[in-house]
Amino acid sequence: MSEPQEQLTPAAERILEAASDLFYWHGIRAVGMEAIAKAAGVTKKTIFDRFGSKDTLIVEYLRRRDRRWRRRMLEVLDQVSEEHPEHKLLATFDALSAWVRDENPRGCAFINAYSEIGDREHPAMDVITGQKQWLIGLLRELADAAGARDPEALTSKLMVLHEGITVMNSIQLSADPIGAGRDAAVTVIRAELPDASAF
Amino acid sequence: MSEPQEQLTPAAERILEAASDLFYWHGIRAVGMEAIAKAAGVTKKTIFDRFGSKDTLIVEYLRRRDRRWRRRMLEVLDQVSEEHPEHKLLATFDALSAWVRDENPRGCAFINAYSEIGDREHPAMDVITGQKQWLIGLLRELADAAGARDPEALTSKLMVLHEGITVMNSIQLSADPIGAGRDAAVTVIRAELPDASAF
DNA sequence: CTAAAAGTATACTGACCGGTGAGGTTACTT
DNA sequence: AAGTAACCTCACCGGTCAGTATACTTTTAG
Repeated sequence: MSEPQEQLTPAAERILEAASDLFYWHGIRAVGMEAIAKAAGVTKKTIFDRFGSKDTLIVEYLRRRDRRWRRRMLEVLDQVSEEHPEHKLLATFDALSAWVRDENPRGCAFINAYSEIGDREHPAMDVITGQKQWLIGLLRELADAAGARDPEALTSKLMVLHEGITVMNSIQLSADPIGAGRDAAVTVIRAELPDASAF
Repeated sequence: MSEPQEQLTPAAERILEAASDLFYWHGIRAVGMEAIAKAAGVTKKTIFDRFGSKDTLIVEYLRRRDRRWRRRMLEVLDQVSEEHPEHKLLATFDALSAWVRDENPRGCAFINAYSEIGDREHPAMDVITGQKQWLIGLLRELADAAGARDPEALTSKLMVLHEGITVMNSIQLSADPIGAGRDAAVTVIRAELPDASAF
C-alpha cells in the first residue's frame, strides 16, 4: 500500500542530498535547479528525469527531513521508561535540543517552507502540516498518559515552546533559548500535573 | 540627525502600502515589482524613482511594520501601572495577542523575511535583528524592574513564548495558541518571581 | 505664473528561471 | 545480440525578473 523506502539511484541520492542542503540554508525559492545540479555533480536533465519537477523535489526534501526528525524523536523517547509519561513529555525537549543543535540551526524547515510557499494548494503543504500534526498528536498522547489536568491546553503550550525554541535558536539573539525553553517546559508541565511530585 | 518621518509622496505611500501587503501575504521573493505597481495603481518607473530598488522597498516595508508594532506594544504597556512591572511583563502578551490577531496572521514578517533572505549582508538584516533586540531589551528591563530571580533567563523564556505563539498561530493547527501561550507566560513569570503573590 | 517635481505610458535590456529535446556512453540483464 | 536504466553533453524554449530609457502630462509650491 505505502511506498516503503523508495530506493533512489546514486545520482538521485546526491541530488536530493544537495537540494536539501541548499533549500534549507538558502531558502527554496532562492535556489535554482542549475545550482542544485552543480552541487550534486549532475546535469539538470538528470534532476528532471529523476524527480520530474522542482515541486516534487521540494516535497521529497521535506518528506525525508520529516522522516529523520521523527526517527530521532522516537529514539530519544524510547530511552525513557513507559511508566513516566511526564518524563517523556520533557524528553521531547531533549530531542529537540539535539536536533536544533546539530541539524536545524536555520529554523524549522517546514515553517520556513510554509512561509515561502504562497500557494496553499502546493503539494508540500500536506508534508508541512503532517509534520506538525504528528508532534501535536505525540504530545497529546503523552499529556493524556501523564494525567494532565487539561491535556489539550498542555499540548498547545508545549507546541508553543517547541516552535519558539526553534525560532529563537535560529536568530541567535538570545543567550540560551534551548535551555530557557526547556526550563519553561519543566515549569509548565509541573503546573499542569495534579501530582506535584513530578521531577 | 535621524530621519524623523520621511514624508512620502501620495504615490510612494500607495506603493509602500501595496508592497507591504503583498510582501507579507505572499513572501518577498514571490512578489514582483510589476505586481506591486499594478496593486498600487502606479507605473514601475514611479516605484524606482521613489525607492531606488526592491531591496530598499523591502527595508522600508520592514521598518514601517516595526514602527507600528512598537507603537502598539507601548500603547498597551502604557495602560499598566508603573508600579507593577510584572503586570507589564504579562501585558506584552496581551499586546501580542491583539497584534497577531489583527495584523499578523501569517507569522512574524521579520522571521519570514529572515528565512527568505539568504544573504546575511542584506540591508534588511539590521531591521530584522533590531526588531527582535528591541523586544528583548524591553522584556529585560521589565524583568529587572519586577525583581526576577534571573532576569536574563526570564527574558529568554518569554521571548521563546512570544515567537512560539506567533508561529503556532500562523499555522492554525493548534486550538488556541494565543491563550495557551499567555497561560504559559503566567506560569513562567510567577515561577521566576520571588514574591509569589503576583497575579 | 512658472518651473521643478511627480506622475503617466510603453517599450526595452540582460540575466536568470524552470523545464525540454536530441543524441551519445556505460553497464548490467535477458 | 538486444534491451534497458542511468547517466552524460549541450543547445534551446518561453517566461519572468529587476531595472532602465524615452517622451509626454499633471501636480504643486515659491
